[in-house]
Amino acid sequence: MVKKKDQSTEERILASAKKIFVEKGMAGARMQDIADDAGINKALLHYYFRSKEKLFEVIFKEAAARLFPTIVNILNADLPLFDKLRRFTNDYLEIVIENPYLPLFVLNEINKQPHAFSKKVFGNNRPPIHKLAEQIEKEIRKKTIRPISPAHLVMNMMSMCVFPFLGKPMIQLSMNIDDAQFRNLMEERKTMIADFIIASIKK
Amino acid sequence: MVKKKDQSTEERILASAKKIFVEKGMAGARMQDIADDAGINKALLHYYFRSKEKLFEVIFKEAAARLFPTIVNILNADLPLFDKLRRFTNDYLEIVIENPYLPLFVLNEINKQPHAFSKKVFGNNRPPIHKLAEQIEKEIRKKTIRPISPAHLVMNMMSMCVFPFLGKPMIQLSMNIDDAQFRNLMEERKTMIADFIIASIKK
DNA sequence: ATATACTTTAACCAAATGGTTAACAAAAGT
DNA sequence: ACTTTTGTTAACCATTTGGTTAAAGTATAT
Repeated sequence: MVKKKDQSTEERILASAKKIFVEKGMAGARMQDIADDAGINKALLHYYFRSKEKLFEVIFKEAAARLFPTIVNILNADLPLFDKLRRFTNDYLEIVIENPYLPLFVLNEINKQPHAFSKKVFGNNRPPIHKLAEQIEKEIRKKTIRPISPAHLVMNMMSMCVFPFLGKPMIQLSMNIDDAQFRNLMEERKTMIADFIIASIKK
Repeated sequence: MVKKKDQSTEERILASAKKIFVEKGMAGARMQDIADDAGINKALLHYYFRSKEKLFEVIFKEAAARLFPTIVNILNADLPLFDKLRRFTNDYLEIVIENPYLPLFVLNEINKQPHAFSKKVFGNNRPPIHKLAEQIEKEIRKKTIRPISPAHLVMNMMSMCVFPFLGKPMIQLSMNIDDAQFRNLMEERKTMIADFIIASIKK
C-alpha cells in the first residue's frame, strides 16, 4: 500500500486492518498481511495493539458502531409509522451504500462468536424493535393498515435493506452488472423499499 | 462425536467436515477438529480427501448444490406469475429451514473466493432470473400488476427468503426467541412472503 | 547537551497446522 | 495359503503464524 504521509501510523494500521479483516475474516486474516498493507513491521502491530484479538475487536466494534446505532435511533424516533419506514430504509441504505462490505463482515463474525460479541456490540440493551412493533399493532387496530405480524413486517424491511449487500457478488454475477450499476440499484432502493412495503400494508 | 457404526468412514468424515466448515468457515476450520469430530486419525482425512482444500470443495459444492438447483427449476417453470412466487418462496424456505446454516456459509465463501467458486457452482449458466423478469414485465404491460422494476422485485423476494437465516443469531437475540420459535416464524414465512409481495404489486 | 520517553526494526521463538511416511491391520482376490 | 489392495495409525516434518526481545532511532523535555 502507498504510504500516506498525513496518516499517523496508528491510522494506517487501522485502515489496513479493516481492509484485511473485512476481506478475509478474523480467522483468515494474517498479521503479516496487515503489516505489509500498512507498510510497517509486524512488531509494530503488537506495539500499537497488543494482540490480533485486540486489534480485531477495535475493527469489529467500529464496524458494528457504524451499523447499529442509527437503526436504534430511528426505531426509537417519534414518527408516524409510514414516515418511520421511509426514514429507516433511506438512512440505513445510505450508511450501507458507503460501507457495502460491513454487513457480511459483522453478520459473519457474530455468527462465529455469538455470545462473546453480541453483547459487546449493544451491551445489555437489545435493538428496540418492540417499539416499532407496538406502533404497527396500533395502526392495525386503527385499521389504517391491514393485519400483519409485526415481527414479519420488521423482518421484511430489514431483509430488503440488508440482503442485497450480503449477496452482492452473487447478485452482480446473476444480473451481470458492475459496481456502479449495483450502487445505482441500491440508490433506487432508498425509496423503493418503503414504497413496496407501504403498498403492501396500506388499507 | 459418537461413532455411528452404520456410517462408513467417508460418510462420517463428510458429516464432520460439513459441521466444522459451516461452523468456522474454510479458514477457521482445523483438520484436527474434523478428525476428532469424526473419531479418526488426522492422516485418514488426507487418505480420503487429499487436502483441506479438496475436502472443503466437496462440502461447499454439496452445500451449493442444495441451495441453487431448486431455484433454477422454479424460475424456469411454466407457471403464472403469482403461482411462481408462491411456489418459489414455499419451496425455497422448505430447503433452507432444513439447512439454516447453509446460506451464510455459501454466501460467505463466495465472497471470499468470488471468481474461483462462483463459476464452480453454476458453471457458465447463471441463474435464469431474466425469465422471471420478463414474466413480470409482461404482467405490467397487461396491467395486472403495478409497474415495478423486475430487478427490485426479484431482489425483494430473495431478500425476504434468505436474510432471516443469515441474520438468525441477531434476530434471535433481538426478538429473544429460541430455535423452535425461530423455526415457527420461518414456517409462517412460507406463505407470508408471497402474500406480502402480491398484496404490494396486485392491481 | 543529555536524559527520557516514544517509535520502529530485525531477529528470534514456541505453538499450531497442513501434510507426509512408514508400518501395521483387515479385506479381498487368486 | 498367500499376495495384493484398502483402511488406519502414530510419529514425524516443514511451514506458517502470533507473539517477543533487545537494540537502535527519533523526538521531547530539561
